Amino acid sequence: MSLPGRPEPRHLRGFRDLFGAALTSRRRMIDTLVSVYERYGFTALETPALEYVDVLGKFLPEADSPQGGIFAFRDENSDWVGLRYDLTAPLSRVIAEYPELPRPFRRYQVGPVFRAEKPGPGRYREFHQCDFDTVGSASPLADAEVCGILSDAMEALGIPRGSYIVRVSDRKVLNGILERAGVRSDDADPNRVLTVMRAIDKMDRISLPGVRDLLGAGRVDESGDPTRGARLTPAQIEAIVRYLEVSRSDRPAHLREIGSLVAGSAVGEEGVAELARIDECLAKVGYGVDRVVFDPTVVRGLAYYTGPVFEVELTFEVKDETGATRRFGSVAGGGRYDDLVERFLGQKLPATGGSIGVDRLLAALSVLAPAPAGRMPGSVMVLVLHPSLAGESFALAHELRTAGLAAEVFLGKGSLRNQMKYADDRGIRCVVLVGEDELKAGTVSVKDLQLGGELAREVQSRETWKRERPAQVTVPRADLIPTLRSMGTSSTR
RNA sequence: GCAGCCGUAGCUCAGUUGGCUAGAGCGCCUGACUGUGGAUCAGGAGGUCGAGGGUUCAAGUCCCCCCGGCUGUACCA
Repeated sequence: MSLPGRPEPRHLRGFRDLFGAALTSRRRMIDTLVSVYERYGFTALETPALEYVDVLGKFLPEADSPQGGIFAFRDENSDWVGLRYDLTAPLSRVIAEYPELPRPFRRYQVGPVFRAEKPGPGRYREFHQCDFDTVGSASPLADAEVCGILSDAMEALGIPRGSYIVRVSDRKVLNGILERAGVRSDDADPNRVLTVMRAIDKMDRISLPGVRDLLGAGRVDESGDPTRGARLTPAQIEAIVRYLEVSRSDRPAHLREIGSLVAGSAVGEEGVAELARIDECLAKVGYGVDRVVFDPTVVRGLAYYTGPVFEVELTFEVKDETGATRRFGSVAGGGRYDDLVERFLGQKLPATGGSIGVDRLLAALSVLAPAPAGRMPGSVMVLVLHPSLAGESFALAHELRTAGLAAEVFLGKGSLRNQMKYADDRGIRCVVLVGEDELKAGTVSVKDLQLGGELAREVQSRETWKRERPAQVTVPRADLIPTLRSMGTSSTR
C-alpha cells in the first residue's frame, strides 16, 4: 500500500497504538492500584525493560539461544539480551544485586512486559502489569496480605463485592494429594505431575468430565486436536477428583476436608497449615468468602510457585458482539515463590506477591461501566474568526489557562464552520468566539458544544438552526470565565 | 505449534455459471450557507480487488504458494 522505496506505515502484530482516552483511563487505574499498594507500605521500583536473557532465566538447559516466548537479540558484545516477560524476574535480579536492601523488601512496580506469543482477544504482546511483592518473608501473614490487597484493589477500582472473587489454593496441598495417591513422574512419563496440574488448571474451560479425560487417556477437542492424558489409574483419578470437589463455600470446612485428604503426607499437612493461618488472618479482619475463597482448581503458572497461589476472577458475565455470553475470567494472580532468587544467591529466599493485568482488567471494566460518551470535561477552544484577530484569541486562551481552565487556541486553518467541526470532532466542551462584533462591543460569544449537540436534535430547518444559535450566549468579556464555569468546564481534562 | 474460516475504497460489505472503464452505505473533501459543529441537497476525491506465480482469448472470480487476519486448541515463565 505504499509507494516503491517508501516504508509502509504499519505496526507489529500484537502491539498497539493507544490514544487519549484509553491512556487516560489506564493511568487512572494505575493510580488507583498504586494508592492501594502504598497504603500497605510498598515502595516504588523501576527497572529496565531490557535484561540479559540468563537473568530472565530463559535459557534452555543445553541450548545457547533463548527459549521461545521472549523477544531477544544479541547486543554489541554478542550477549543475548531480551525484553522482560514479567516483573518478577527483574525483581529477583534486584534482590540479588543489592544485598544491602532491607529485608523483607516490599516493592510495587508498574510497567510494560513483552511476550512473543500468539495474540488473542484482549491478549497483546506488550501489556502492562502492576505487581507487588514481599521478598524475604516466609510468614503466612504476607500471603494473607496478598489476598487482602487483591481484594482491596478490585473494590478500589469500583468492582462491587460479588462481582469478583479471590481464589486461593496451595501447591503443597496438591503435592500432598498427589503423594498420597501415588502420582509421580517417572521414566514412563517424566512430565506426569506437570500434565496433572495442567489438567486441573483447565477446570474452568472443560469442566470436570474433561479434566477426568485429561487425567486418564486424554481427550480430543471439537477441532479434532488430541491432547495426551496423564494416564493415571482410576483410583488415582478418583483421589484427585475428590480433592477438586471439596467444598468451597466455607473456608474452615474446606480446611477440614482437605486436611483429611492429605493426612499422613508431611508436605500436604504443611500446606493445610499455611492455608489455615491465611484463613485465620483474613477472618480476623473480616474478609469472608464473599471476597476470598479456597478453591483447589487454582494451579497457576505451573512452574515456580511453591506454596499458596492466588487468582482473581471477575464473576460477572457479558454479552459480546455476537450476543454470546462470555466471562472475563482471571484478571490478576500471584503466589509464593520461595526458590526464585535461589539461582542468583544459591540459597532460598521466601517471597510472595501478586500481579494485576492492567490492560485485561481495563477491557473488562469498560464493559461493566462503559465510558460515558461525553466530551472531555472542561475543555475550551478559542476560535479564530479572522487572521488579524489571531493574537486576540491567543491572548484569550492564555487568560483562561491562567484562570485554571484547559484552553487552547485554534491552530489550524479553515472557515469558522471548519473550526466548529474540528472542535466538535475533538470532543471540546466549549468554544469561545471573538470576532469584530464582539471586539467592538467588548463582549465574547461562548457556545456549549455538548448542549448544542443535544438541542440540535430538535431543530429541523436550517433557518431556525442559524437564527437561534442554540446553547450560545454573548456576554461581557469580564463575564467570560464565570460563564464557562457555569457551563460545566472545570480545571482538569 | 496444529486445525478450520477469511483477505475487494479510511470503515462495513456487494460483486451472478470467469466477460466492457470494479459498486453501495457510512466516513472524508467542496459548495448551497458572506461569522457557527447537527439536518437536507448537489458535486468530488479515494481501489495495480493482500503479494507472487499459473490456467485462459479473458481472472476480483479457478489452481498453487507465500503473507496477513479471525476462531478453536496446545503452550504460557
